[in-house]
Amino acid sequence: MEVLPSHIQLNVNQRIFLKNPESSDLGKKIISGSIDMIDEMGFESFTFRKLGQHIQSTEASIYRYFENKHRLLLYLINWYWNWIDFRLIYLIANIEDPTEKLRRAITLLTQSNEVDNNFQHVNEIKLHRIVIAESSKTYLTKEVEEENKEGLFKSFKQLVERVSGFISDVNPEFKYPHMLVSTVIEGAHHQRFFAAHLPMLTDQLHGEDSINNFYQDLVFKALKSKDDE
Amino acid sequence: MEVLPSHIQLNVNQRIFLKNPESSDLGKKIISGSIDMIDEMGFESFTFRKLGQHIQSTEASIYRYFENKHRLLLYLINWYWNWIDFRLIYLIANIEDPTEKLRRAITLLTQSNEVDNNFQHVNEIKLHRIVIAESSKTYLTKEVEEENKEGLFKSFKQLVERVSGFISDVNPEFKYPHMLVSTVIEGAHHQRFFAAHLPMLTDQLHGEDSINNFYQDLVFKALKSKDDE
DNA sequence: CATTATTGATAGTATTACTATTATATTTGC
DNA sequence: GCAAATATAATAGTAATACTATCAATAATG
Repeated sequence: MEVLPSHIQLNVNQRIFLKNPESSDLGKKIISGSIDMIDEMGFESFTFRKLGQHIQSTEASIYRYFENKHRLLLYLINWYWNWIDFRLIYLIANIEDPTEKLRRAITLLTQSNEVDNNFQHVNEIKLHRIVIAESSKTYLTKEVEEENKEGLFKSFKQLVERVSGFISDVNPEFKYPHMLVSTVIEGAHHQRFFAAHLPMLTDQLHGEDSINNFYQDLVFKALKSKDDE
Repeated sequence: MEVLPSHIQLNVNQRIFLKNPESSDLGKKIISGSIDMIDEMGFESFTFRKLGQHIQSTEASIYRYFENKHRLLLYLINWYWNWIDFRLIYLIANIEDPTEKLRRAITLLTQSNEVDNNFQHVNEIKLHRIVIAESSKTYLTKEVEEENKEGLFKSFKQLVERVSGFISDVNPEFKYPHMLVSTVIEGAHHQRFFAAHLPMLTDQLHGEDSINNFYQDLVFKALKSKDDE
């Protein structure tokens, strides 16, 4: 995919941050530094104190941007989904056939390692690994319902909604479009993680992108109505 | 399902704990107390200090059983998968038809709320909710590979292996049995969580167990070979 | 140039995640 | 029935985490 025009900015829900990290140098360093560190040490070991040292700033300064590290992670994940949604729109522009739209969406959502488009201060390869390993932790909490009311999962929901629409275009009879989409997205992430760290929980065949093949097949078979058989 | 004979004990890999919690009253209180508390407050807020207060013991005493709360969670999750595996064996005993075996397995793995069989000191309903909300956190860590070498994910792997076997019996040509099984198990958990807390990410139809129906359908369509169509 | 906003430096608090020590039960072996 | 071993409780202590508060220095803006 081509580089995003530099005048476009991906806007994340204002309520995630205290002060927009896009609005200052320090803010951008917080984003790029946290991506480096979370990817390297994992979200549990990551702290604002360590981030402060890494970007030559202080804990207190970072707290002026984000209430806590959970909100920072939410910011990164929302940014990622906005970015994917943007790319999806681009990918299906001018395509009429709903099946082809859906096929492309699945490829985007299950892809292995995206190239780093060097989009500003965000390293996409690292961010993608973070999404795989850490994104479930944003919602698997006791605060999920309140945070949902605050709109902190909006980007993901919007993407799921869009792809669910393609599914309904392909087969309007299919009863579970959202379930299918969220199964594919989260499933593909887990399978990527398994492939890297717990390979006996998945199947990697030589010379193919098994995860993409598996989910393409799964979705289109699921959408076949009985009459087609 | 009938109550498990009381002489049967589900044994969890020895390396998870420092001292077997099944071996003493305190140990059993640690298990039942932690299930209550993790279900109620979530794993992040749960601490050994709080657990000590809850079961009228001390932090230091609990540390003699488990190195840390992560290991305790691993214990609970492994116990759960051993229990499910045991029930699966029971469910398919004397059944010949591989399709029926698989159908039953999927029902077991995607079921909503199991009845509490009052198995000793373990509240299964609460444990099931814990598995749904917390089990991914056992492996989404930087230590996953070392812990895997220690055998800390053995129970889950064993279950996935068993059900993958049923899949291969139904369709020996199918290339991704492990991927399909782990997608179904983890997917069903996430869908249960979504249904409870983020309903726009799933589809719940009135008067049916949509999650079970969805995954039954998904699996059997995925396993249909082209010749059957 | 004065005001305001932003950052850095420093310090402080409550809680967490442990480890260590000692006294007191409790169990078990003989 | 008693000594020895073991398990638990009570207490204390440490380093790190997750913040909050204060104030001075610097930069941006009107």
